[in-house]
Amino acid sequence: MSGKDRETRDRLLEAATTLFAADGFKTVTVRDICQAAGANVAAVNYHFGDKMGLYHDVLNEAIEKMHGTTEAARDEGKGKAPEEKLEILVRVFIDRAVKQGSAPWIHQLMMHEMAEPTPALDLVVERVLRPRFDYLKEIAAELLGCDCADARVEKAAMSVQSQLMLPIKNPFARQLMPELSREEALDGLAAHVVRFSLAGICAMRD
Amino acid sequence: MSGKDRETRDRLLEAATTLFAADGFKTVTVRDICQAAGANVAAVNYHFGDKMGLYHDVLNEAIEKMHGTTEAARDEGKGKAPEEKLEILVRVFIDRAVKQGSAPWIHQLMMHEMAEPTPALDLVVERVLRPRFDYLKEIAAELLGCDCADARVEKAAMSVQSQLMLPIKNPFARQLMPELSREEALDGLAAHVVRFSLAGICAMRD
Amino acid sequence: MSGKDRETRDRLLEAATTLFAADGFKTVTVRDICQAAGANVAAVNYHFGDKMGLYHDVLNEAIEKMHGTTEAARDEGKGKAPEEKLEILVRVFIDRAVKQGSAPWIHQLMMHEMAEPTPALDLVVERVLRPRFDYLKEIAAELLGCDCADARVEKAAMSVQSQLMLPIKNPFARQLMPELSREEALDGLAAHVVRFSLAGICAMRD
Amino acid sequence: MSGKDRETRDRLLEAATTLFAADGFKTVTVRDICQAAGANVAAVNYHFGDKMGLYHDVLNEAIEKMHGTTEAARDEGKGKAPEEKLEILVRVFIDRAVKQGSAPWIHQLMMHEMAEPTPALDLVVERVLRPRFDYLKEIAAELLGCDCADARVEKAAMSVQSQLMLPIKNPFARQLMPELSREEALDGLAAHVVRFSLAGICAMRD
DNA sequence: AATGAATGAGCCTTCATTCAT
DNA sequence: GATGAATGAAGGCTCATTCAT
Repeated sequence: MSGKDRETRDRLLEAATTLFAADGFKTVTVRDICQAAGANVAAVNYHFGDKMGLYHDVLNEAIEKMHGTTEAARDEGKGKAPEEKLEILVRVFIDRAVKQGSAPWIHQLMMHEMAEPTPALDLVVERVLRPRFDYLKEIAAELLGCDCADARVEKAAMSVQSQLMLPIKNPFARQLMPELSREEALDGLAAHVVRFSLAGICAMRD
Repeated sequence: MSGKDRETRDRLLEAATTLFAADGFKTVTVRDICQAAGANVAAVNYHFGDKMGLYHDVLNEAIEKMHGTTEAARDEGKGKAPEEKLEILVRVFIDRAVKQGSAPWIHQLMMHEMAEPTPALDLVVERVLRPRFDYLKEIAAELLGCDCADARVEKAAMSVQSQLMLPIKNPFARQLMPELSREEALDGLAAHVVRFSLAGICAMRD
Repeated sequence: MSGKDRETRDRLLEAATTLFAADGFKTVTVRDICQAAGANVAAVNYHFGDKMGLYHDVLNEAIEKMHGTTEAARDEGKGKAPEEKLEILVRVFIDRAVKQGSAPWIHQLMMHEMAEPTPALDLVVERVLRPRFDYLKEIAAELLGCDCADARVEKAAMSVQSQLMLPIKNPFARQLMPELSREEALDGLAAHVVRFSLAGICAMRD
Repeated sequence: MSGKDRETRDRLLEAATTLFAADGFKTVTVRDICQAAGANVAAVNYHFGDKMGLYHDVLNEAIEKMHGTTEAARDEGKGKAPEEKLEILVRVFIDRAVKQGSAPWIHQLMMHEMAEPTPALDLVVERVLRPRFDYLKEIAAELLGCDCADARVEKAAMSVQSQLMLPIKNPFARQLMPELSREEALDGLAAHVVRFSLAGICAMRD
């Protein structure tokens, strides 16, 4: 009974994730998703209410994964020096959210939300981006030896966040920096972002 | 006659620019554009062949403006120290492509292209992003005292480019960093990116 | 087992009656009914074959009740003067088919059949309306002192029938004659119809 | 330019009128209408916004015709005895709204509204039914020699109204009173309703 | 040259119904 | 016997585009 259901529902979820990540909410049609999942046109309505309901579920799954990411980085870095904390955060993020075999589509979903926000935008910001951004601010404050409310902290966090979000898995990057976009270059990229950012933040001290 | 014709064409181009920048190619309808331009439903097809033709023209106009931007920064920086060159490039970019009263929609158009590429993507990359990226690489090479082919150069350019593209005029930034998203904060943001990036690049020397 | 089975069947019948009466065959969905009855989506098809089968059963129940109504009035009026017969028929009809606590939905079902006939229309006419109409014709013939085949008889019956069907429990009446649509006004309405009709029929004598 | 438009628009209006009158708003599909009008599926949306917009226009046309009906009867009866006024109203109504070659569909549309009200119900009541009902009340008050606010007036008006609405052009009537439903019987029916109702109202005097 | 009407493909959704268990 | 999942036909509507003038 629920066995077959789970399967269809999951197949829909999986197909939708791939397609939404690739082309965005508006571009992907319910028919595309159902065909990719080997299900009937009405299956989306049955299992998720409507297209937006399916999108919500896809997004929520991504959100859960990403939320865990920040928590994991925070745990692993606990008690360590801020330099190490930053290194850990960047590495965990790259490992979980960018590398193949993990969930690179999360990233793509967020890029779509950024360009063409849906009503689900708030969810993404509050549950994924804000926690990570807050943690980045904590690290930056520690590095700068100042309060989180200091104006420099937000700028520092922004600079790191930018390097994590933009250059990865998007058509611009692939075309502009084919070397850096190779899967094998990811670890090197992470190391660079850490070193670059640490130096950048230190320069904000005076 | 051709006078009024040109007027209509221009109004269409203007309306399309605003709308495409705000909501992306797919979301905006031909009817929206024609209505905003006070033109007939068939006007787009008449003047531009089809919707994509209009989009191409809009993009081309943006591209010309942005292309000039990099050239202007290059000219202004000619013969100066690489630190100054970077400062000039960032400032010119912010002034021309982000600040209100200039052409902030260029930036938004590119964000849309990044999330949901159209066949016009190549144009944007080759004529706008690549020149700027190449110039960034030249500056970085100069700062690092190495050849442009050095692996570090591309990473350095990427880090700067990221900070220029992501944190500005998008809903994520507006929600995550309301302070930095204020129009008045742009100059401070530019200064920060320059200082942060210079320190980051210098740290790559050893 | 068959005990619970019957219960479900009855709940479906009851829910369907209410909903069909309120909104008509086409408007009500199988899901609405099943939900209202706390039953499975497939329950209607299981118990009644299809939606129309359920409607048929609902209608049949209504028909049985209405058929009894005319019979009861006929019995009660047996041997009495035609004026009394008419008074009894009207009163019994109002009591059984219109007043709250009885079965006002029968009336509503018929109004729906009249506006948007289903294949079940014949059933309603032959088993409910025709008997009552025939009895009305008998009474009218008696009052007119003529044969049932007399052309006047049908017109007289029609005039009474109209006053029984139209002014009750429909949105037009509720909006046009709010006073007369109140539950408490029903007895007064019945008395009026009787007096008005008797006078009307008598006037047809010459 | 507007010549062909008018034609298509009018064809749609005509087809929709026929179909809505026959089967009701919900049953009729936009595709049915467009096919009957020899137009494209999108034509309804283009000319009327949506299905409900088309229905509104159909109803409005019916309403205009019916509104004029009451006014015409009122004019023709001006200064005459109430008995004559009633006779005129009934005759004009039958001529304009029931007889073939006039607009029998108006009647059918109203029956549908009664059974399954749409948001357009108010329009029908206020612009068509209420004026006629009010005029009927005036006539009844005159006949009874009392004020319009008298409780008897509303009942009298209801009895007449019922006989005008129910027995005509509906499947019940056709099946129950085939004789009276014949086109040739309409004048006789009108005469009967007048005589029957006058007697009925007079009987309410004491 | 330029328009407003008309087109038809395609989208999301809903529905009564059937299927597998 | 009874259920919840799955189906596919169809519905209203939107859109970029084309046509007739």
